[in-house]
Amino acid sequence: MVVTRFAPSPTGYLHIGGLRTALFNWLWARKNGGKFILRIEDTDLARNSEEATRAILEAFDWVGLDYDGDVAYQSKRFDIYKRYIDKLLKEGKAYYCYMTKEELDKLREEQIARGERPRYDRRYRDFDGEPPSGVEPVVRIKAPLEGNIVFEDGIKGTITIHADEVDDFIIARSDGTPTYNFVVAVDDALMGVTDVIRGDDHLYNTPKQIIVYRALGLRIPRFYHVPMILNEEGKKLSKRDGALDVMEYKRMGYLPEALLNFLVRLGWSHKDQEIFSLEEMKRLFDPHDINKAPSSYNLSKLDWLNSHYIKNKPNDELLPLLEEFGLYLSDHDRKEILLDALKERAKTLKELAEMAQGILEAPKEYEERALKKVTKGEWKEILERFVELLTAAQPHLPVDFHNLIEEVVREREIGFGKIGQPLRVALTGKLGGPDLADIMAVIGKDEVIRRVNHFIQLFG
RNA sequence: GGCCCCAUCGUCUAGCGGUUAGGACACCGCCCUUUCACGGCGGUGACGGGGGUUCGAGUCCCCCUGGGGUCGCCA
Repeated sequence: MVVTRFAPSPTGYLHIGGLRTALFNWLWARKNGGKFILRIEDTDLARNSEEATRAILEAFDWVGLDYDGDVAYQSKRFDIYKRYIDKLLKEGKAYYCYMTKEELDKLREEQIARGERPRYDRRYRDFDGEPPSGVEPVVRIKAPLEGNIVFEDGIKGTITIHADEVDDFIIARSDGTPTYNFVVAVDDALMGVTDVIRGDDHLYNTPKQIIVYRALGLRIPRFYHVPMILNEEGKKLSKRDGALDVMEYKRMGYLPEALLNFLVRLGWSHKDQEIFSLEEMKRLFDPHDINKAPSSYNLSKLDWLNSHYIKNKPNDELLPLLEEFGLYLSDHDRKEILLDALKERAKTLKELAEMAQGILEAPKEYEERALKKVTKGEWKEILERFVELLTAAQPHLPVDFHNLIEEVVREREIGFGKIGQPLRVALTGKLGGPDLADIMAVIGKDEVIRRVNHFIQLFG
């Protein structure tokens, strides 16, 4: 049985790196028919916010990741942690430290001034005198004084940390609340977590957690430390980089399957394959195949993936998604033609909605470059003849409109472009876009006539 | 700065001692085409540097350089 977990702290929105970590854990659990736990790390009462938790859940919901059981909140498990802390205290594996924050800060300053690494000096480790009054003590765990802490990382291999790199870290604050490295170990053990896949910024936490596991006699899980995602300049991701919030991608018109596909390929690969459905990921993913080097993201690949998934999405699934971008097409009897023509061209849903709007609505303005190119030669007579033919006809399908254009082309012995370009600008105000016949079939005969006549009136 | 981790095209990556170093995105051509896209075809482009080991190193070892992480009563 494989049990994985995603354990964010509720300090803000779910960002892209967090989602990748969640995805890796989710995939590994699902692949093995195991369990995936969502646990909110909110032991620091001063910092957590319910809103942040909601944001994480919302993002999970959007991309379609689920979790087993209820969301676990560490803030509701304080009594459990308390029992384990008392146990360590009683067994002499942890101790009260009466050093104040001020004293600690001073010590650190002095150490830094002396060019030493700042660390607690273990002054209360074997203290048995009279504790100073008026100081609420913290609880510190006794870390080994010598030797190495060695563990096997599923991605990076054997990691060795010298004991003197790990000091007697705090497991309970002076207000009695437990701290991160302690509760993580306790919860992972209690919840039966077998595989911990997390960012490698946690690498140095692992020896600390191993100390807790050992002190408590708990089973140590397997660790996989995933290299960080860097920004496009190869630097560490920061809020200045813009869209880090997962939900921001939704607002920009990205499909969750594209985002997930993009993320899974950041650090993980399977031969030369680029496109992975969720099912394929589930079948093929293995944390051992994760790259050891950090990776930078480049959004143009996300664009490519997104356009791929848009192209392959059935129209009836696109419809409700497009409504979020103000495009209501459900009742439009030519929606299939419109969507088929547009999904080939759009990188995002937002773009698709805008392009549709640009066809459905008569142009408010005409691109200058387009006008210049098109209002030349016989354009006016050509368009007038087209309107004449159109008025007398009863076109419905794209092919009907196409035939009408062809008739003008034959009659006047001109190239298709001679009528196509002016017509296109008259209809949309632009030089580029979907097939003219499709556009006309979508807006219908009357609207075509209206737009062309208006165009002739304006510039003729 | 100490400690830990890492290093193949601009980017994501394949490679697991013998390859013309492969794929994808982006970019540039050509084709398709009424246009813009899509699509097809082709192209530019990488093993950071130096030492070893070996008949033979992108692949193994060491050093350098560069990058990242971490050093909280945050997680």
